[in-house]
Amino acid sequence: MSIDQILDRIYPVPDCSKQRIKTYISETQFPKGKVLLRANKVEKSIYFIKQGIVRAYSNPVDKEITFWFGKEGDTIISMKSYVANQKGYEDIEALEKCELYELKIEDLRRLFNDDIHIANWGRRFAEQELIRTERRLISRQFQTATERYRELLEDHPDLIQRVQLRHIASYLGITQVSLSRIRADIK
Amino acid sequence: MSIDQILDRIYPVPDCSKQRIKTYISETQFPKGKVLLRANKVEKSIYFIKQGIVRAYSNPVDKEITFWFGKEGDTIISMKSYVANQKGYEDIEALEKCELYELKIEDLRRLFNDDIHIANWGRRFAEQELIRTERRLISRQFQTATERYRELLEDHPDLIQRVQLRHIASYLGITQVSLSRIRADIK
DNA sequence: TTCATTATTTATCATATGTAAAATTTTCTC
DNA sequence: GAGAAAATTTTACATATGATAAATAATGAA
Repeated sequence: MSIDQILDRIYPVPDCSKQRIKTYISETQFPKGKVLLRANKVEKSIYFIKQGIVRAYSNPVDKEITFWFGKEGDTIISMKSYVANQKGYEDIEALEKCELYELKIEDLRRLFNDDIHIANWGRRFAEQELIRTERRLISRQFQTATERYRELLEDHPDLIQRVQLRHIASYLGITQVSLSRIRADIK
Repeated sequence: MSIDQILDRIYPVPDCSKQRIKTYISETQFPKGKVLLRANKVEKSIYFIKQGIVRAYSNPVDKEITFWFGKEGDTIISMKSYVANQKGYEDIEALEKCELYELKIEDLRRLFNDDIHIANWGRRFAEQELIRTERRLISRQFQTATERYRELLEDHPDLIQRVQLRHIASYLGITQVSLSRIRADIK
């Protein structure tokens, strides 16, 4: 996925503002297994995924829980770092070899204060992430694990192929044993 | 809580931009029990809470689930309406008599395109809501109901006094019976 | 291909949480 | 303040999910 596509998908910006953003973007690669973002660290960059898949997880008292997957077009970000300059909750790990676009938060912040189109792009970015996070929260509160597994199958059929089931189980908030039972029932 | 306090708490805006926002804000009141926002409706306004407490709930197949409480200083908003002009998930009901500041989404959108300070205020607003929503999601994924009840007691001790336990139980994702058991254990 | 490692499923059992209904307490109204 | 209504707690029982361990399947390296 090209950087133009990714930026425009969030919110179309006039060409000249887009060029200004792109000035600060560089490409980078990470091998499978590499941890891109660290919990308890103030991260300096955000990344847009050109190619690959990642997962965010947190490690409270040795029970690692996956709570987000990102793939092509998604943004890898420590919200706490980005929004509040504070340490984040999550490690983010590459589950495949990843090609990413990197943008330094510091540079982006300068652009926000300078260019109203970019400020509104940043507003839309936060708003869209908000809607997505809200949907995840609501799905978690209202649906059973079985329903959420079914939905995941529908919305992201590739995920089941690309990601280990133990991560899916963790993401759904159940044990791997339960996920196996669900999968056995569905067949 | 004054409207100046509320706006500044989200993000301090220069006085002249703040005055522009305030031009579009009006005060309004709702009695206890009144439903302020409706699910499956595109809402036209957002509200800042001057005084009172509200809850957001959704009603999937006759099981009403509460998933948010708002009190003084919080913003009552249908995110789907605000962000995407789409029908929202939630009813929002006044649990006490409420005094609110009303702002039409349409007016706010115009200000976003006009004034970079207001655009950045809107960005900060979405970012802060995002951080809060993320925290709720993570608390739901990582903590037991007992832990979350304890946290609620610490963070919002007044809530337990002001809100019925059946709503608290629903919010925690457990039955009222379970919440009773938790409360019995804690004492 | 073969062996070793890792991932997934199955089986068994213990436990926490839900449902339903009754008992108790609190709140509201006259 | 008494009585009615609503809210909360308690009890008894059923069930779904988790933990643990063993069995099977899939993946990867030599």
